Amino acid sequence: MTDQTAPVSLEEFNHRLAEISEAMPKRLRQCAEFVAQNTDRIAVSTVAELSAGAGVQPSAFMRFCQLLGFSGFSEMQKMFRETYAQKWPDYATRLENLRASGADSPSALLAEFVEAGRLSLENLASSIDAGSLEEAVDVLAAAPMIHIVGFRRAFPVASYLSYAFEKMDIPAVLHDGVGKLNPRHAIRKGDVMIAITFAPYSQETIDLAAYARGLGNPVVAITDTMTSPLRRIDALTLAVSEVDVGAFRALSATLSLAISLAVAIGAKRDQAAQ
Amino acid sequence: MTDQTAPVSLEEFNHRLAEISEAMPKRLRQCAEFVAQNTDRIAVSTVAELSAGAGVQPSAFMRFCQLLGFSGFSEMQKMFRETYAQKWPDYATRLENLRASGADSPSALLAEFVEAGRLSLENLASSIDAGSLEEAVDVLAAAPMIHIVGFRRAFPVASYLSYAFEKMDIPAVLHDGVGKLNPRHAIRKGDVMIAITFAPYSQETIDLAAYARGLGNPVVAITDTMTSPLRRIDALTLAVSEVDVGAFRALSATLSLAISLAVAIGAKRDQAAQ
DNA sequence: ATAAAAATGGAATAAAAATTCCATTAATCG
DNA sequence: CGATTAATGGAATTTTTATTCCATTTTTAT
Repeated sequence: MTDQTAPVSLEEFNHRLAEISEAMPKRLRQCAEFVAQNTDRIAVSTVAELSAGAGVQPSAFMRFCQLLGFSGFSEMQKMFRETYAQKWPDYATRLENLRASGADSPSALLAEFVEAGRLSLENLASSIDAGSLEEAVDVLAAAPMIHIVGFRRAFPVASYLSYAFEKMDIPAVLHDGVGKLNPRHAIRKGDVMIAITFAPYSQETIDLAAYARGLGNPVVAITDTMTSPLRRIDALTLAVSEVDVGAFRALSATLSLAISLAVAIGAKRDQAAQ
Repeated sequence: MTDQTAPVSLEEFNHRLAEISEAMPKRLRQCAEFVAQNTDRIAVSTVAELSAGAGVQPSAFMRFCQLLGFSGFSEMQKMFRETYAQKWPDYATRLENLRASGADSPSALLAEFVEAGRLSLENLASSIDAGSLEEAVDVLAAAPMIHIVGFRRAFPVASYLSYAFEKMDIPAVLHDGVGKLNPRHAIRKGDVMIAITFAPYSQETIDLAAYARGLGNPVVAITDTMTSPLRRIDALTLAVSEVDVGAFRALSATLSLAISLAVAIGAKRDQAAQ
């Protein structure tokens, strides 16, 4: 009973809904109305719940789904789950597909990274906890000195923060590991540290953060998940999850978070200085 | 088997996860990691899908749910489905919410940067010339040695490229200006340079690029407009325009271009090696 | 090195959900 | 108004999904 015109996107779905709900029997119209007003619940509800919400029998709801062109409720829900949650076939396999079809041209790759970046940014917007962010800004704005630590993949982020702080005349040190000097001597009581690390977490960063924490200094952590080892030392954690492309991960979301943090700190300090 | 400490909100959940994932056996840790990075999929996936994603058996995933304090997966999923509604109003409204929390609050700022980043990425995808990109990849893939130059705001990009090349075993030097040594001596005939600079263009970068060009070496330029001074020395120019927030500019698009370039070079070299 | 405990994988079972079917009711048309 | 068609409700069935159980492996402690 699968209709070949089954909608494959939210736009198509809405269009289809508007199109056919003109001439619909009572119960099916109830379904249409309810669905139009609760589109976001389709992905996470059962037929029983939705039909109850619309005030109809499950079987009526089934007929409604079929009228829209789906084979049944499951197929319809699948569409919603796919468009709400981000694309399931993960990037690793997509990349393989691209590669297999000979389309691993640089521009195809760029498109992948652009898409991953966009998804990461969306994610960031919805996952960052406004409270933690504000807390981090407060702590850092009050710091006599900010220590920035981040190696390997986190180093670009660290250096960017360092650049931003310099531009805003905010006292900050970038611990870049040059000369293998012991960076602990530079850290004074009361200073604040920004520690940046991603899996596989770099031991130097963790050690240095733990040392600072041991002095009683606050540590703001920019890291990838809530299970990061920086969590253990009671750092103020800002978690960013980047969508990856194959084995590679860009830094769009992380850098956006970093620059926001820096600018917010700058603004706060200016405010306090007046 | 319901534990009375079952988390009832995302915050509690994350907290709990961080708390107990310290001491967890291998498989359960895999679950924790996967869940931490894919929180948004829980509401719309089955145990089978999630456990497959984490690379464990469904039964292991069940035990994981119970360890977190839920009676089973269903209960855990229920929590996520309930908080789903608030978490997934569309992107536009999420941004609204961030902005709403005060004009110059950190989260409002973050929203600005996220939006700017997305626009920049869109821009990049449509403005980059596939031909130039491919040409740059070809030249760089054939290089015996890649010199990476970028200071100030371009330095994070340079260091990221350096990191990516190292990961892929591609010979590259990052000219970071440490010790103010004269970097010219490291540049040999036939080497290729990636020069990164944005207005106000840094003289050191331009000089070094000009020097390399003088030796007859190819130079790939990542810069902000087509009128950049690197154009004058006949560099292969990849132009990126970032949307800025006030006086600040993030690097989302530039870094995405950089990582794409690096991965494409890596792929090309692998291909050539076979 | 050995015993005990913990963790794991996979199949078996239970529960829940989707889907179909059909008797009944309402609407339409001659 | 009666006959025909469409719509509906609810129970029965099928399919999918969650959960448990236990034999096997791995880890830990002695």
